[in-house]
Amino acid sequence: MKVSREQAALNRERIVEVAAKLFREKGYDGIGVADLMKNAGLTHGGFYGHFASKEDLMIEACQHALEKSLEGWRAKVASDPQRALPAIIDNYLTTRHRDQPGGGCPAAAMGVDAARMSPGARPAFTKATQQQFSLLEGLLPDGAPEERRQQAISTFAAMVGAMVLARSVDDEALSEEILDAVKAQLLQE
Amino acid sequence: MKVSREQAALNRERIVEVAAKLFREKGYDGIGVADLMKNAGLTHGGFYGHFASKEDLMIEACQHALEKSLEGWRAKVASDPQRALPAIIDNYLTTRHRDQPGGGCPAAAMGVDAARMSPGARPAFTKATQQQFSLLEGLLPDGAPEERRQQAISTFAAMVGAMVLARSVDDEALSEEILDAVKAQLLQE
DNA sequence: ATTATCTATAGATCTATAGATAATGC
DNA sequence: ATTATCTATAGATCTATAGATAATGC
Repeated sequence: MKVSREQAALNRERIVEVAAKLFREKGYDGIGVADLMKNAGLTHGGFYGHFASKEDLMIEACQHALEKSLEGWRAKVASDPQRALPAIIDNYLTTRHRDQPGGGCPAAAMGVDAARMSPGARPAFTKATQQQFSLLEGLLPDGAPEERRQQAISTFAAMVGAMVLARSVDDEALSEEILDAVKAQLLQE
Repeated sequence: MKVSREQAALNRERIVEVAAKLFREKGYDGIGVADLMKNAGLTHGGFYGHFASKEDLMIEACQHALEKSLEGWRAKVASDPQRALPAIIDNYLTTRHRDQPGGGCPAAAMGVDAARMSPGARPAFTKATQQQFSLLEGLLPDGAPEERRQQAISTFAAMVGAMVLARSVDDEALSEEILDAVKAQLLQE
């Protein structure tokens, strides 16, 4: 049942991708190693040839998800720098994003989990958060550097908080109102 | 080993209080029924005389935490309506709050957990979130009702997001910068 | 007599490991 | 020969329940 070295590397990547999705959807404690491996098309026991522990996988899954998220933002900046800020905000504060946490913002979906766990996953959040602030700062039109930095941080905080709140309530109208209100507020600034 | 009817009611309350604290600190899946009961000074088996299931306790714990949180805000409004808004913001965006999730904002600490679970806990979040928005709206000085509503929602979203981000990063300076930036932004508006 | 709590345990699930298997890669 | 994966299982933990115990409250 052995596979090629190349295939094994692909399998490892698939485990990370599956974990990045399912940890965001169900939380670190909400999905077990056996289920993760089944979702990757592999058996439970094979996991420990790729990772030392479930927590190690969490660290890699966070890095992967944060990296992908940043890449999406960078692509918007590359394609149209002038419209990147509204595009990022507009794209983030949608019901589509709200209903697909598995492919969405890692901070909104896994930030609380990462904060609760042993410290392993937090350096990745630190680095990615710094990069997200820097990127947003660069997109803000005017103001002194400190002002733009403050605004970049506040903008991202409002986005993350809106997503957490929109997911926590049971009322579709209220949930959409939250997304729309924060979107309108951030776009008018 | 039986206790009085009155004491039994107190024991039930203590279980809810302990759960409201530990679910916020460790997440729904991060603490078991046995440990919750031990923290309440009771044994594991006694739990099911008070609650039908762990999930039922989660619902009550969310209601309790959300109610307490709102009470704190209302107390600030009652004591000094003019200064209540800055007092709430100032009190929320602190390292003290960040480092004590067990007694802090339920949305920032349990919102993601409640969203992931079966729907039971979400009505409580819906109701409490509506009340929090209304309260903040009433504290905003000027503007048309729709503007104040939008600003109330954006303010609370920024607070929740700042707390989630501040807890997820590993760098004390960055964490404090997040809290301070959002605080400054919200207080200057 | 009722009932709040306790002890003990069933049954499920979870992380991690040991040893077998079989295909790769030297 | 090496090694990626599989089968099987150990040991821990988790939710929930059954039955015993003993103090309350009629």
